[in-house]
Amino acid sequence: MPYGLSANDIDKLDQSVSHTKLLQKGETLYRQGTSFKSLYAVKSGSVKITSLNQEASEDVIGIYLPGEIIGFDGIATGEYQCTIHAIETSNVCEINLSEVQENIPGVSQQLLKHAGRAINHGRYARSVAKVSARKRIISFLLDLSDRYRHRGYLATEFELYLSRGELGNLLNLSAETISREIHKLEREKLISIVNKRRIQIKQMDQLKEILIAP
Amino acid sequence: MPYGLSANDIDKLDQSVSHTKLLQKGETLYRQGTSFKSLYAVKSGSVKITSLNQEASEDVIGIYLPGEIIGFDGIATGEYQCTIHAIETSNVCEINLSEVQENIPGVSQQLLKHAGRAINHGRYARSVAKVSARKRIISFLLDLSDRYRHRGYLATEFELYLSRGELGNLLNLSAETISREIHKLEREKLISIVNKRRIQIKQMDQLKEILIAP
DNA sequence: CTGTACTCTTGATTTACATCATTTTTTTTG
DNA sequence: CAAAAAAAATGATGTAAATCAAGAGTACAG
Repeated sequence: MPYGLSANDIDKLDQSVSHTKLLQKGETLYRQGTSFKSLYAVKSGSVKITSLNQEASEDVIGIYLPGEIIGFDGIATGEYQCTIHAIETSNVCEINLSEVQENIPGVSQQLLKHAGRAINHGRYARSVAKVSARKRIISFLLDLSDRYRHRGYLATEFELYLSRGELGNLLNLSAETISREIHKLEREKLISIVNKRRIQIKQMDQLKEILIAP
Repeated sequence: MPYGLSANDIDKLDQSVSHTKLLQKGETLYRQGTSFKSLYAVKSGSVKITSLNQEASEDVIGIYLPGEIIGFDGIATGEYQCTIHAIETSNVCEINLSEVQENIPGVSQQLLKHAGRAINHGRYARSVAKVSARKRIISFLLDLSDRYRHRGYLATEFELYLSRGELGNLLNLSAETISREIHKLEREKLISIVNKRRIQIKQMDQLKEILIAP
């Protein structure tokens, strides 16, 4: 749980590199897609964090309370991945990361970036929970493929390493459903399976289309 | 998605404050509950990240590939919240955070801690997706209550700010299910509702018990 | 105020997936 | 290489929550 900074911590931030902003109910702190500028600590009030899903409707990600820090969603890519609205009159305290970063060695900048990525991936994992079993499995496979590709590995064939049961646990589905859906994908010639645990992506584009289709 | 460090980045880490560890398939890098020691970058192979849920069975959180960094789960509390197993022979590169931290000003240490918390909260949010509508709602209410309490606010009465629809979106439930379940909790005198959007927790202990019950 | 539009509630029906039950296949091991 | 154990496949059945539908309360705009 994202608990808080102590009042003391916030004071320290205040002294260092920040200033305060007043938000009226309904006002926006930052919007998804705009370029990353700062982290913010909520000083008073509450804000709502939302994200446009690909059907272009808003998913509610959560609400943040005083002492909690928002903005990590923008660190990894340099663009905010979410939108922040005040749901009551609120004060936020700006943490200008670029100023902070001047005093941070490169390694820990990288770490913060990674933390930001992990946070975004968590949001993604949650959004996957909203869709059908079929889409969840495809999502998982394409996510893996993408990560392999990004590292210079083969994106179209890879080891699963997980049993049907573990995969089900990961995707909140039963082992039976995983088995059935994977076989269905194979019958449809969208993927093929080698030795139960090895996946070949046969129709990457079609798989992607299934994900964006209603 | 938790993408990777570039090979270059890993080299930099190597030079600074790290050394490499070889893990055979099935070996454990760290266990849930043990005290935080380092972050690790996966250099080769793949590892599985799992977490014991309160029924004491293992939830699979995900797998990590080369270039990705693990261990953020231990930063916030000082205790790892997950367990890492190698699922094939793997090399990991230790990032001794305490050494890195000597060069980091206090503010950014705090930020990293917050990032760690956000990551853990994401895991928690995902685990909530596995339980019944009733438990999901109770979980949400108790999480909010806890966060208010932690900040010195009243833990037993607070504003929801979200509509039934938004709450449903947040918890992956329909607005109708939210309405029904909240009313049921009120009829059972576990909570009471003021003006639709304001919650009073009446039976904190009983609510907690419902969460741990099968 | 008074019409218009959300939000919430409540009931009836449907459905996607879980669960249960077997069988088949694969892996492990003595 | 058998025997035992674990994992996977597959069919039958059950169910929690979604969806559909309709009415009641509440907000708010002209």
